[in-house]
Amino acid sequence: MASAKTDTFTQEEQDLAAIAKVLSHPARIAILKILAAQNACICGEIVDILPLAQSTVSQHLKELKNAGLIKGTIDGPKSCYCINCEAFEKLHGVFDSLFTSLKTENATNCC
Amino acid sequence: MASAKTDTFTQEEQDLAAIAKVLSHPARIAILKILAAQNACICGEIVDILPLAQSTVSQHLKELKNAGLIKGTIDGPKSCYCINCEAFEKLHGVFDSLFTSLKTENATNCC
DNA sequence: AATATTTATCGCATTTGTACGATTAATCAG
DNA sequence: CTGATTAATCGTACAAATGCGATAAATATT
Repeated sequence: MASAKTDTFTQEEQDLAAIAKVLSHPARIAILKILAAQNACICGEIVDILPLAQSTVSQHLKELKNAGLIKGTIDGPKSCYCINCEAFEKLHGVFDSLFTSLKTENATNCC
Repeated sequence: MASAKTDTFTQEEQDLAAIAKVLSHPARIAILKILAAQNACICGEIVDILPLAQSTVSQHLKELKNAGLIKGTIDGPKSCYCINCEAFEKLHGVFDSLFTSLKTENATNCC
């Protein structure tokens, strides 16, 4: 075998893909926008807005929280979620450098 | 029914999610990086680098092309792909404004 | 023309994601 | 304490994504 095949993908590639996966569903984008638009945190209000069952919304919230994109606190019988600003500041930088490196125009670009 | 449930998600939410989905696999991130790193376009060379079968790589390339992220031309029996710079310039802006709007710090952020 | 090379596509198996109803657990109101 | 509200979890059904070998189509080489 003289090939240069990698055994796996790099950690950076896996991390980027994992974050993109979290953002790859309209419901999760919508939830993030709702949270960002509200000054205060919301909870079951999201269920009232989105065309999804309560259990499904709860599942999406869990994924967003697991990815660190939102924070959640328990407020009595209710759950309160909000945007994790620090996470998005970091993310912003990560995606910025990804796109910057990808869009570098080469004179030898063949297509 | 007094609820404000939306019937569907907005076009913007769907578009963003669709782009994120294309970026949500390590192999596709890796392919984009390979294409960006090479001055000239490549083709089956990608198969030699990645730990995936030829048919699988071809499938990922197809998705990237369908999404408009890469361009492809036929060069004899070989296929030649390269980054679509204009697409990434546009994407860069889209994600930039998404992250900017999401990370806006609110004083009333509760978590 | 015959053979080799390259890549796209097909068919299939397996895994992962999505959605929902039902249930559970926790808190609140009376 | 009882019943109502809220949200997480469980189980299940279905859809979509992933990966691969086999095959087909196109071009190059001899």
